[in-house]
Amino acid sequence: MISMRSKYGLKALAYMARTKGKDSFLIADIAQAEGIPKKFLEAILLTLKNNGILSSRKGPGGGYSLAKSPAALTIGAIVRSFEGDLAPVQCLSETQQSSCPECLDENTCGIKLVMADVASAVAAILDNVTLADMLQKSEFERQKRTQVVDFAI
Amino acid sequence: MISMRSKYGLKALAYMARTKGKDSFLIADIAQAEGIPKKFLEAILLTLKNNGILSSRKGPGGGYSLAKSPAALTIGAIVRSFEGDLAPVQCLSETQQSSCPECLDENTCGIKLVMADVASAVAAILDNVTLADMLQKSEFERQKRTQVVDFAI
DNA sequence: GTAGAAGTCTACATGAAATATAGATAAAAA
DNA sequence: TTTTTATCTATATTTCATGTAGACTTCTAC
Repeated sequence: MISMRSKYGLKALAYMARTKGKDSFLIADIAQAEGIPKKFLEAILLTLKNNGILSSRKGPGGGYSLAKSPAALTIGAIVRSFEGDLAPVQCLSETQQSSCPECLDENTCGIKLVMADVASAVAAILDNVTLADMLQKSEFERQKRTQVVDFAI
Repeated sequence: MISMRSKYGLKALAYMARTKGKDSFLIADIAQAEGIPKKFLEAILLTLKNNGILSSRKGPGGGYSLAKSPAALTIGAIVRSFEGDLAPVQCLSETQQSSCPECLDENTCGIKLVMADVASAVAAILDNVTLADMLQKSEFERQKRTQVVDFAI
């Protein structure tokens, strides 16, 4: 299960990417629009900034902006900002060279061998889907549903 | 990240499957062999029994046995016993019809659409790898490493 | 039929992590 | 220099994973 942080982060970014005609956003506005606790969102946006996904300006007229275009932001990079890793077990961490504390022989650990396949499958998906792709999927789904309703009426 | 429960469960099952010439195992022996806290392992094996993966007999000469052959036990079924689900978000649960508490419009939620792909990729792997496969991967790796050492000497 | 071996159940302890909240501080613009 | 906005530090709360203790039940062998 991914954390609320990741979900809130994705929601905030999706909101920013989808709102045309604005490039700077106030924490309070995003929080309100997406139903995210404001103080919690503060910390989340800060994390995204520290990971190079958002940029910010203080003072009047300031706020947060996307550091790159939605088509250049992968879901993998966003989720990693919060989860630290996509690895299903510690010994497969992408960022630290660490082994699972309980493992007796990491070299031949069957769990690790199986989970390595899972890890690369997950990474292959999340690193090849961008924020723009996610919005497009969502929009496509919305269109499909509106049409169904139209026909029904 | 998968839980310690899942890892300990997999380790215990792997131990039972790999130990030839025995079909009934004492909790204490498994705990000792795999370095798992005994009382914790009790609860874990009980979960596996309740999920039809192990069977047990009480009394002298009793113990736990695999309910099916290792080739008939998928890693997916084992992990699900502990995690309840393989879903990366609540709204994709395989077992409950539930939505994510924070979701404003689940029908067009981009996160859900992307994570659905992740969920099926993970399930495709774990439901097609058996306990026997896992042992075989492990053994193959062990052989490979022993050979390397032999050559080095 | 009873003694002891083994699994089963209930309850709780503990610690860490996720999820927030409060309030002070710093920077920028007008 | 006042207002607006992000940023930082600290802390509260809750939940969950991990693990322990001890009583209880069931079974087998003798």
